[in-house]
Amino acid sequence: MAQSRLVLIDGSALIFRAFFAIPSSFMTPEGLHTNAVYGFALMLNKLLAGRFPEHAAVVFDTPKPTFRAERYPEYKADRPPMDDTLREQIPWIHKLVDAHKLPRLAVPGYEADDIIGTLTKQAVAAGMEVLIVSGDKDFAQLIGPSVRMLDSMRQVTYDAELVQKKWGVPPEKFVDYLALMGDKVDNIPGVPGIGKKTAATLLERFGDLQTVLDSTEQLKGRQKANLVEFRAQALLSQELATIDCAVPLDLGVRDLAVQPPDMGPIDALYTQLHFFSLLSVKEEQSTRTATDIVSDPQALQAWLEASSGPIAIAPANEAPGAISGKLHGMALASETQAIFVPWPNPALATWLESNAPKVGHHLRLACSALERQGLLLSGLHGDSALASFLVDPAGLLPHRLDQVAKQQLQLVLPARKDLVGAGKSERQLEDLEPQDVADHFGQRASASWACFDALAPQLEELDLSEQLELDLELAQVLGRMQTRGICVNAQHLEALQKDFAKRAADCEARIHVLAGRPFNVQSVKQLSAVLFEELELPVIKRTKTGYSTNAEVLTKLAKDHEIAQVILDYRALIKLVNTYTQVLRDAVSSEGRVHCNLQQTVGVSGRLITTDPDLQRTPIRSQDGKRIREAFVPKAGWVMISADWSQIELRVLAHISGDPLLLDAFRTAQDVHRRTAAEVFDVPPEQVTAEQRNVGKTVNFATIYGQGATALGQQLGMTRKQAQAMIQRYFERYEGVKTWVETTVARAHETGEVHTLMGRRRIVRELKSKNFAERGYGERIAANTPIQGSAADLCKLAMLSIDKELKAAGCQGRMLLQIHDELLFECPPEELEQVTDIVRRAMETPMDLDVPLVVDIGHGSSWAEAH
DNA sequence: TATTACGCGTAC
DNA sequence: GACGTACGCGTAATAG
Repeated sequence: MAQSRLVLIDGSALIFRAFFAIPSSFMTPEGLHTNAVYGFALMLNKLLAGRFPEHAAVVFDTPKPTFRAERYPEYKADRPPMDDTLREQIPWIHKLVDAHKLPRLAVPGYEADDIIGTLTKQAVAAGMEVLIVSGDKDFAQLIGPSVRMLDSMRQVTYDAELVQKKWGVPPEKFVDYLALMGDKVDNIPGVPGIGKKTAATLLERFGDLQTVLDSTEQLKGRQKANLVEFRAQALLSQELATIDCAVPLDLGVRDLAVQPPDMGPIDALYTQLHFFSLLSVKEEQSTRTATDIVSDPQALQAWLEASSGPIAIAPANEAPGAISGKLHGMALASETQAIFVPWPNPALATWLESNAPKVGHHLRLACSALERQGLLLSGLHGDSALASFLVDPAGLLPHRLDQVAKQQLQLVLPARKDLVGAGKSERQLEDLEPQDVADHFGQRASASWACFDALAPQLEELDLSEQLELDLELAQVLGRMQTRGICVNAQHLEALQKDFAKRAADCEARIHVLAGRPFNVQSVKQLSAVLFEELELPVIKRTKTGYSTNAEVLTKLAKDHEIAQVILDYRALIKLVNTYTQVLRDAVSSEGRVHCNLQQTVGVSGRLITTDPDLQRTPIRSQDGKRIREAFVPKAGWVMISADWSQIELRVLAHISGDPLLLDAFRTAQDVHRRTAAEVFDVPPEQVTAEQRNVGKTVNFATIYGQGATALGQQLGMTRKQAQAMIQRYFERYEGVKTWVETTVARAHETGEVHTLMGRRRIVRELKSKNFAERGYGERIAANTPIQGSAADLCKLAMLSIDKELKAAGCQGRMLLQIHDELLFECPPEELEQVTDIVRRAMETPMDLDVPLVVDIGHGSSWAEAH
């Protein structure tokens, strides 16, 4: 049985902090300032999120002078009078507290501190646990084994240990500490010449104030003289700093029991104050159903046997997708009923590994979580996320369960943050009421079941059931890859970070010199002020909100002023530190590996997407950036293998367009960029210069992306006209490509959708737009998606086949990552040849195509070496 | 204070 | 507006 908890809120302190933290521009249309009330409401909500305190009170000062002021007129005399815009808000804050049904206390002649002290003392005597909410360090004197203080603004909770660490004295000496050093804020005089250091040292040496004052003969100089001279002042200070724990109160701690909140009056007040973002009911909430908690394996067994049809699962992870996330339990749902099974449970484990059909939302994550428990999830039957994605990938990104449930079932599902809270008030699952957790995940499991039930016929109708099978198999593979992670050399990352950070700092210093003043170079706003107003450099491009300072602009400015190049260098380095070395170091798990998410329902063309961290964006183009790939290493003693397709998208284009020239280029193993250059410049391939080949490469990519003449011209540094001519020649030569693009776009206009080689579809809503630009975008999507999406299909097929074959061959070697056209592996050195063969075969022939697929495979002791 | 929008840069 | 698919960082603006 947990101790009963009392939360004492220092209302007056919170009001002031809220008032200064929120801009005074916060106002109702009627002209009432609301910044303090709003900030107060935010803090109150944060405090009351999660486990509700059994007892609580909000304590305020009163305007009446306190006994301290009578004793010492200068006490708090330096405080300026309260701002009128704050004064007018105080009644509203009182109303807010009342609406929360929290006891509101104030005693004339005493400060909030004294009331809090008195209640704390009573509560401790009654065996309660106390949390004082305030930012005032004076409360340190009350802290003890069952008393802590929460600085709600800084989100720090002080216990005795932290008090000692922060101020160098334990709580019981804190009053004496204040008495010696004084306190500017409260105008407590203390002893002149004694600051925090000396005060702490003296108390450490002598124990308490009285002993210090009685031992002055052991001291010397100014210190001794001051302590003798200001002895009385020290004792007065001690008195002023002591919180009075004997305030006469007409109620006791037992009267502070908190009643469950009633959102009605609170929402009414919020509406009055125009705090619409804080309203509890913004949409109609679904009715909440109770989910039984089933721990007994036999009861679970019985439930499973009694249920017919597939069962939906919803793992209750501490951090979904993250490797560190503990598995708390799992909700199971049949068509009619949900239960929650705390983890671990042997009957559940057996069932999960059986072929009994299972449904879920992102089963990949369930696979990953269970893989971490040493289990292989089997019987993957349906996935509401994958199904929703297949039906309309671009319609509902990123296909979260709440979105799918709303669309398919018109059901409003609570978000995870409704369960655990958000931001700093976020709670761990194990700190919540088990029934709340069970209900939440039970609801998710039920919703996933019902969503899949609704989506399955749509898949059938669209002939996508086979594709779902494939994506489910892939979910299993991806889940295992996520759990596996990639080994990272943290020392190397640290060394790189030091190097980059040092060089970035050098650049920054140089920039400040060249600018003539220091400023934040990472701030585009400040930077453009320096460049275009102070240094008066020419404005090359504008953004929606001001001047552009991007790399393209800076590169042009580099001929005018040295600063531009240094900024480019600085940007490159700070990017590496902020986005890569720092993030990767933080992401390394206890086993020394990074585990990203491999998302299946985010890339609308069907590409896989990595997040947290986003390893697909690991740098490679710059020399410095490439060094980050040196930090990705194989398991100790193993070797890393990288396999990437050469020109997969252009090969796909050749296949689906059937263009004879492009097909010929690949069938006869030509350099396709050179070939394109030869075509557009009308020269024999062997006479193509390096520059011309580069143009050919750009033109090839421009085709894939549907680039227009303006952009192509800009990229190639030629006029729009020249670029237009280039495009025209390209389409004259690659006539099959031209025809394919035209028919694909035309058909897309008719049907509103496009397809990949494997039959996945993408609805292109932009094609129906009345807006010219938007429609143009739709047409580029229509041409690009079959290319990009089919390449993604091929990669998925290869991944599945590699996974199967590695398993069949009994290899230890394993797949680590997919980067669209590259696959990364690690294996023991003796398996190198075998794994390489399997990978090559699978990637060269994922499907029967009219073009050969060429795969480059390398290996080494890091990703950098292998690629 | 907490959340969102923007500009920018990274990958294929 | 003019190049397809993405993620994520830091700054600045906004909320009421």
